[in-house]
Amino acid sequence: MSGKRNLIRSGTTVDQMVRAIGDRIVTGFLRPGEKLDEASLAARFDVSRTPVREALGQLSAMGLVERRPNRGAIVAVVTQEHLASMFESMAELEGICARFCAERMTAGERRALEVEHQASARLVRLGAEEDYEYFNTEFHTRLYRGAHSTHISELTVMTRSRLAPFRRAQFMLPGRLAKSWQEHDAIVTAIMRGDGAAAGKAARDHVSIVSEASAVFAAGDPASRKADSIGLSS
Amino acid sequence: MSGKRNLIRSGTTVDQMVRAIGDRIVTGFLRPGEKLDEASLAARFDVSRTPVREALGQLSAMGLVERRPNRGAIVAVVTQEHLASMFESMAELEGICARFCAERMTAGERRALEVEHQASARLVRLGAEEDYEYFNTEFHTRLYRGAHSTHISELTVMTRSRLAPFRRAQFMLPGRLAKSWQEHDAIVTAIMRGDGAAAGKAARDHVSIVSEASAVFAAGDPASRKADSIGLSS
DNA sequence: AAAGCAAAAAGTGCATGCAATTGCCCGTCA
DNA sequence: TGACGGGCAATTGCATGCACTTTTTGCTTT
Repeated sequence: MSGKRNLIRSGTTVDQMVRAIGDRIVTGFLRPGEKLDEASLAARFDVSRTPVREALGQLSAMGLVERRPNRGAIVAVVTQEHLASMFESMAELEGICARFCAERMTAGERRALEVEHQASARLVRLGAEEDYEYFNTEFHTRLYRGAHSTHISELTVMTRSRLAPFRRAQFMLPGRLAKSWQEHDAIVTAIMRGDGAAAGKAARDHVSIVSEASAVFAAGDPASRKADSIGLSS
Repeated sequence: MSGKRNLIRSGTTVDQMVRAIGDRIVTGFLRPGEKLDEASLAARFDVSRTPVREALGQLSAMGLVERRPNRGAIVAVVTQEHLASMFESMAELEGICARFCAERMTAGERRALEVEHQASARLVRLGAEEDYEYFNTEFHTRLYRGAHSTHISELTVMTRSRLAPFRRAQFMLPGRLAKSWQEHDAIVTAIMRGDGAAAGKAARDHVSIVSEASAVFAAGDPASRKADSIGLSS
């Protein structure tokens, strides 16, 4: 082939492709419904079609892309109904994580959670959306890990990535930052008290609110919006 | 290549391979830790290595197999800790499904559940383990579907398959059939009453008991038990 | 002008081949 | 005897090629 790949190879080529394509989906660069052409992707990342195919297969197993036999792959497009079901699941999963956190987090984990959470108040005052978004991810990851249940964490993280494309605009709603912080506060407080039930409920409510915000967004931005192929082509 | 595949092709070859290999793992024909050699599998199913590789990739994404770069794939071997975590998740997931069932099942679904459940009492009296096992699967599937939440169903089904290899011997314990039926009865009764909380608890308890039985089994049958390669070789 | 059809173009699915990596065997040396 | 290492066999990882399916295009027919 033409040029060798001299990128930093973290894992195998396939793994890189899974991450590369997965990222573009999760970050919204590739939009639901968009066609994923094997040859274009292969050219775009300078590999042959084989690893691209394998990556698409794995992403399909993860639910991020949809494969239609002999008809190519597209970024998974979910119905409103399925979307609602995913948010619902997410609420339950986060609820479970929060409950487990309240019951199981070590003293160190509790302290770290609290400290980070308090520190983030500053970001809210500053209205630093970008930074808050980063913190927000950290916060939730902390909850998943704090549950001390690898499988629940896996399920939650997976569901979270599948929802990511639809959750993009949530922080663009006015006052969302402060609201989010307060919801986090309720979760943290309950966890610090060791009150599993309350922590669970707070986490479920938190997701539900995000869900509603996203539903509005998703409704106004139907996936049917045809985006063109993945760049490069030009 | 030598002979063409004249099996009934449900989907693509890769899909078949995923099912074929996945089944063998789930049913325990391939045991945790067992090596999955690409060439052997390809020969065994009379396909080239490519679809086998893709299938292994997808199974890996599903968590059923473990892939070590350049070092082949093995049937996923889980630590006792991870196993416990999966059963714990399973209990929570089934609990959620049962709760949703209590709240959302249609009249028809409730009736069907009840009828089937009552019919299965006969299998218990007869001690028909095989048939009861089949019914048992049906019963749980009914719960997953009755939750009317596609995503929760997906997560639950997926977790269930990952646990399947470790749950096989549960019905060999004496008196297990009757016990299982009673547990099912508690779930059904709560669902019929529309009592979500009770249904959830009953389902969680049901899984927990299975979990304990399986843990005993798994402990006495460590995954380290080396099984030889997948037949064919002879 | 619209509908139908045929042939070409595009794109997917799988097989095969070759390079690269790993594991193993055996000889060498301390 | 045991540790080290060089070469060989086995196996994985990826690229390429060809067959087959779907889609598109452009012609024909009414």
